[in-house]
Amino acid sequence: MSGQVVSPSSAQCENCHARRHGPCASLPAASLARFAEAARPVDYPAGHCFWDEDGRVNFVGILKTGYLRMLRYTADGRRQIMALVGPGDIVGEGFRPVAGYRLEASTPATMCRFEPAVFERLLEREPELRRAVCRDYLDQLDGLRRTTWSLGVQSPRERLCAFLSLSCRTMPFAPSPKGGGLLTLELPRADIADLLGTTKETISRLTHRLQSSGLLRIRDPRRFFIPDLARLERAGGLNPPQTARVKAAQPQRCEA
Amino acid sequence: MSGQVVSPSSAQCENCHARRHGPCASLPAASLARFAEAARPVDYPAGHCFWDEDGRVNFVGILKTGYLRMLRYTADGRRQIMALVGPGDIVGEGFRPVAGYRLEASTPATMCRFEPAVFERLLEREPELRRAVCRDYLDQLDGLRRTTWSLGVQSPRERLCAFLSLSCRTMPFAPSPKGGGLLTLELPRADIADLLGTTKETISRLTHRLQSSGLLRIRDPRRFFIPDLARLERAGGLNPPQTARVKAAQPQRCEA
DNA sequence: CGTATCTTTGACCAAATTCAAGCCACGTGG
DNA sequence: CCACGTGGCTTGAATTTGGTCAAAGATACG
Repeated sequence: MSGQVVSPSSAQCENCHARRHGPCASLPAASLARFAEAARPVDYPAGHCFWDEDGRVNFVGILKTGYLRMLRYTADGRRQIMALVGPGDIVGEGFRPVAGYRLEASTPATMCRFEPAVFERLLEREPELRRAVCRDYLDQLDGLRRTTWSLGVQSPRERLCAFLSLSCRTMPFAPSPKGGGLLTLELPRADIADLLGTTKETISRLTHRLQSSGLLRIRDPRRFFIPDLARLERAGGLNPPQTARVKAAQPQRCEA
Repeated sequence: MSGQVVSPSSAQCENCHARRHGPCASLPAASLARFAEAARPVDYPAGHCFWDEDGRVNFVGILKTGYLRMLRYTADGRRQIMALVGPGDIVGEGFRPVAGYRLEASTPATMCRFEPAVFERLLEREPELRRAVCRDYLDQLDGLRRTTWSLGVQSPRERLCAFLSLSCRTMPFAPSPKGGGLLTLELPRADIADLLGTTKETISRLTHRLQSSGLLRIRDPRRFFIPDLARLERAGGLNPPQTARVKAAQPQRCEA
């Protein structure tokens, strides 16, 4: 097995990135201590493959740092990243074999890793953990619905704006005193492209076009200064303004 | 409230479409009886809206017949159908408010409907039902991952082929004695288009092109004869052949 | 028989992909 | 220290695809 054990110690949870959301954020202190006790921290290099299309998953983990990509290839080698996994997220489908996708490290990553039997035992004892796992499913559903919608109806430009806006919440973002902030994109262009269902050339052209329309300033290839986050969100079709919808058959009033 | 009550009676589960999968398929007989007892069958017309983007869901149900669309609009009225709900599927997010999408009847539909309190009580008492609900989440995840992938990397032609192949399992399909079968698509063209992230014009052109390449024969706008299902699946990028992938950085071997 | 709805077809256009080449930062080794 | 190769990003030109718009068939329904 690749990926080397860093330290078998217990709770260095204090300033772990994973504390910001997910199980590590919602577990009460005592549970968290027991949880950390069972965790084995492990390092992985960028590009590390956790499992492939027909792989069995033999562990559960909480990602501490870095980003993983959940992806799938077509027969002729095109690939689509279906979701990113970030710090605090649960890794491992939990309780059934993985269906048709692979999981790889997009950046160097570190993870608190659990043997499946251990994790299952924890699940039985910690109701709060059970709830966190269930919430995780629902969060994944929400995320995938958003992605599906985005890929289906949005232009690459809108998708990129939406992605960047959301990244300001999930990736390193240093707010600047006079509004806006500096976003550090940890993913390579190719991954952004495959996540947004387009090509790296288009991503490159689009970022430069966004720069000329003043939506961002390119500091260097992986750092963008965002002067006005709300404007970027609007360009990404998020926070839809309260204006009525038009076109096609007007959607009916709902029953509720 | 629109949607009229049909009959307050209990178990007419015998030849209900919903028995084929989902909770109604997996519940043991005794549980199913109690389940049916609590259900209130209701009819809905095509186009009925169950909830909109910021709606609270005040019921849970099992769809008996028909198809529902889970969709979301952009500010300027383009819409994307993120998933279809078919017979046997659970309707209603269950335990938290719905986030940013609406649910409408794509065709006339009938549903076994439960008051949320009643359903919750059943959940406590029937472990099998709990498991079914959890399985439902994971099935939805799998479905959305497939859709995401499809929208991201496949051409409209591939998406249509994949959709048609899958429809042969989920929609009325009369197998013919000498292979193949007759598929009845219950959705209007516009819904197919919005599900596949394209336009009804493209769907129309594609079906006719698929006809000339012999992948299907158009009986009438909503009935296609599929002479060779396996070939259609291949055209849809499903059942990927075991050929190696090419192009770009070869994916690495996984750790398992 | 006329209207409304859904589907099909055609012509045109804009946008994004592809292919190809250039640029830049980085690390290696002479 | 500099030449060289590599990988990631950018830029340009040609091509193709699929969307838009407009109009014509079809079908169901009153």
